[in-house]
Amino acid sequence: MEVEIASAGKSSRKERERQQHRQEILSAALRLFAEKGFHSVSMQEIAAAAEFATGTLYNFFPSKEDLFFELLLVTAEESLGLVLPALDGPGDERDKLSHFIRLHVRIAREQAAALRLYLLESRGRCLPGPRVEAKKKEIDERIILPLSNVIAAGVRKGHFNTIDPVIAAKCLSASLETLILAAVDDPQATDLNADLKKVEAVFFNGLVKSRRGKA
Amino acid sequence: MEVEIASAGKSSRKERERQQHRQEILSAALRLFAEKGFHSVSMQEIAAAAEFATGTLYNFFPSKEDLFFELLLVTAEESLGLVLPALDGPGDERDKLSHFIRLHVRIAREQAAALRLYLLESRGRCLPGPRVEAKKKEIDERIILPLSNVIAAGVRKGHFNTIDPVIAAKCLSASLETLILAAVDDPQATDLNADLKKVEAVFFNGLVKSRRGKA
DNA sequence: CATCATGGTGAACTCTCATTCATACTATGA
DNA sequence: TCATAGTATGAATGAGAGTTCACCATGATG
Repeated sequence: MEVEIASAGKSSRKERERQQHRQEILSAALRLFAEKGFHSVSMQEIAAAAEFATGTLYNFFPSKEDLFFELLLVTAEESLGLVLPALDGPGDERDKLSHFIRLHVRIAREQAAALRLYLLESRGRCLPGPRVEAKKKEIDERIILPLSNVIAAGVRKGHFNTIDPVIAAKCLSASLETLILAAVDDPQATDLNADLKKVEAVFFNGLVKSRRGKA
Repeated sequence: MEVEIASAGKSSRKERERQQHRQEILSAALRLFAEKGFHSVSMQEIAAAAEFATGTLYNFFPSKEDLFFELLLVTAEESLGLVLPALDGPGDERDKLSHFIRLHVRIAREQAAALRLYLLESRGRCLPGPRVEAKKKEIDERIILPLSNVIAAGVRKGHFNTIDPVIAAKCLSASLETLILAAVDDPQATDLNADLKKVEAVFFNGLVKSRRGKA
């Protein structure tokens, strides 16, 4: 009964079409959630946007929360995959941070919707279940940890001042998130490229003019 | 018919009691909103917590959104009133910033609920109407503007490096918000006092060890 | 003491959704 | 061509929650 033409993938057209439909639903949902937030989007709305019937969504996702969670998973991997490699890249710690910071321009351009999905309802009980909340924490960690490791390495090697790497990482990350979100919300009014260079200046050199004495 | 005993205040016990009831409602609502977020709290729940009937809330506030908005107004003034004076205080720009940063410990202690109300659903369409959104923007401005003014003054006087004051203000503010929220969410696990000093170090001295040459 | 007004009450109303399910469709295979 | 399995359908369901309103309690007024 099952002929299994291409035994590599478990599927043929049936399966491919199904995945295609799944993608269309995810894509419509992403657009809407990013635009209006979890609570302000109904399953009916998503179904209409994806050009399916309401019930069809439940052939792919057990619940609205599961749909949202799936989006979170997918987009998080995509975004993390884009910025994290910078921290493993070549160059010294300063270069890595610089590269990391500037990569955010690309994220803002290529993954605007995903960013809004993640940042909009970032911190909050305004979200679905504890599962989503836990995932957010995990994603946060996946940024803060390598970031603070790079900073710690810089401190160890004497390139950086002896500051707390974790705090510095959190500050940098929070700053980037805020500026990125503003840029994504209003791309016309912002020159993110320029802004990120300024962020670099703030974090690298600090505010206070170093009295260039000895020590 | 109206005797107006104390013509100074327009009221006597009647009015005072009414204000008292209003306060009790606001107080219960603040606690719940801060705990669970706007969408996850029902008017019934607020009423029960305040020990009133559901309908009574509507004798004080036209709608759930109005109730929330009122809370936002009140708590924002309170919080801003606590930190903003630091930026007008005595001392040079460095002192002002330092004072400003450290004041956040008090905010976290004294206005934990208000902070969660403001920060939890901070950025997002997870919120009620556009009115609330606009108010948030305004509150943000009320922090960023004076903060960037102080930084600009520091730059002008040559105490600070020549960085973009607005960007620096946004970075500092975002960093403080993030750390504060974490501290409010889990007071036991955090020594906010210590953390804020580290933030100060990061922002004042920067990451990169200044090659202490001439120039 | 009777009347009245003010504020409180909470059941009921309505509307919005997430979710379900009986039905219709369609490609597949015999 | 016919039977079937896997999807898609979308009206119906039921729970939840914001809001209303007819009614009650209490204290002030004359």
